[in-house]
Amino acid sequence: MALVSQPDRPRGRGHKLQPTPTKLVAVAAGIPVLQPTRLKDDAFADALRALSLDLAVVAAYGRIIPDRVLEIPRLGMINIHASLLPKYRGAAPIHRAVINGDKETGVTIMRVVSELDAGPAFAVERIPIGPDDTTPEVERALAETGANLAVRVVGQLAEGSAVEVPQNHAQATYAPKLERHEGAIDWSLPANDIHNRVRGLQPWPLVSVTIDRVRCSIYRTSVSGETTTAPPATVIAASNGVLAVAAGDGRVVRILEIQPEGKRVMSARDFLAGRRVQCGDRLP
RNA sequence: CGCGGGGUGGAGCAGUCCGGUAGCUCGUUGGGCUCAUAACCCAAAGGUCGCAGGUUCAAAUCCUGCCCCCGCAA
Repeated sequence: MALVSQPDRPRGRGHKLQPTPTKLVAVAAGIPVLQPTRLKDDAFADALRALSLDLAVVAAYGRIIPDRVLEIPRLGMINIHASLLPKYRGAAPIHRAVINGDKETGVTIMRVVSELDAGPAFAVERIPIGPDDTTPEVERALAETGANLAVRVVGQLAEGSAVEVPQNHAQATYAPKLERHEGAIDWSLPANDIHNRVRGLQPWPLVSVTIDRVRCSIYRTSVSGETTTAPPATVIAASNGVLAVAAGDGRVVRILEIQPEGKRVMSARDFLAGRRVQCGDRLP
């Protein structure tokens, strides 16, 4: 047995070299760790072959695995993908599901093939997405069910009872990686879309907005039934702990948790205590 | 030695450049008003200004070192 992990990279404040989270677990468990810089290297392929692998399990590795590596384990490779395939193939399935306001998502255990996330499925499990759930919250739930499901499939593969069901490629959709610019707020969108973006674009890039000349990231919002005739981006409420802004469909987005640049995440009440924001202000 | 922001009563902030009375918006407590209130009015309590040195008649403010928090970048 061995763990293949991304190389350690400098990260965090101060640019210190940090081990990957999986490596920490593996080292603590006494499992050997491989951290190839390039999966195409012969040295890496040789090292894998030397392990005489029966099976490889891929989880959030974040790189295309070359065919010649795929072929090495006797039973191939299986992947834990955080969507109901063939929906949301690609890098950001959970984020896209939340941003789109989906009511449910799930995890699929499938075979790794050369085409991205297109391999036949062994098992699927659905989980609901609550109306206010954020991506990290959904991800936590999926990680747990995904791990359990993967273990079950590994068992089935071991005893030869696993069943592969091909995906319906005609219904495939893609969930591209998030980009920074997606965090720019657009108050002309319907309130629910803004709310879904706030939930979905976490923990990065986060929906950002400039209030009282300070750039802020928004962490939590709510959309109530209230409506307004004020134009989008107008501050509707800025007192008693309520910070509310008009959206594009005449409904109102309440900002519940917000983080000014260089500060920590705080409640709307705390934020309003030290800022000059008033009803009627127009946000940029 | 990657770049930058921040630490000031319980919370969020101003004040720091240019040294000289501890300020603002809230919260808390007490009182008042009201049929009533999370609303309004009055009052009070509450602060080693992150820590340690230094300069000075005098330091939140200037100098030096350190600790902690946050963002970017990766």
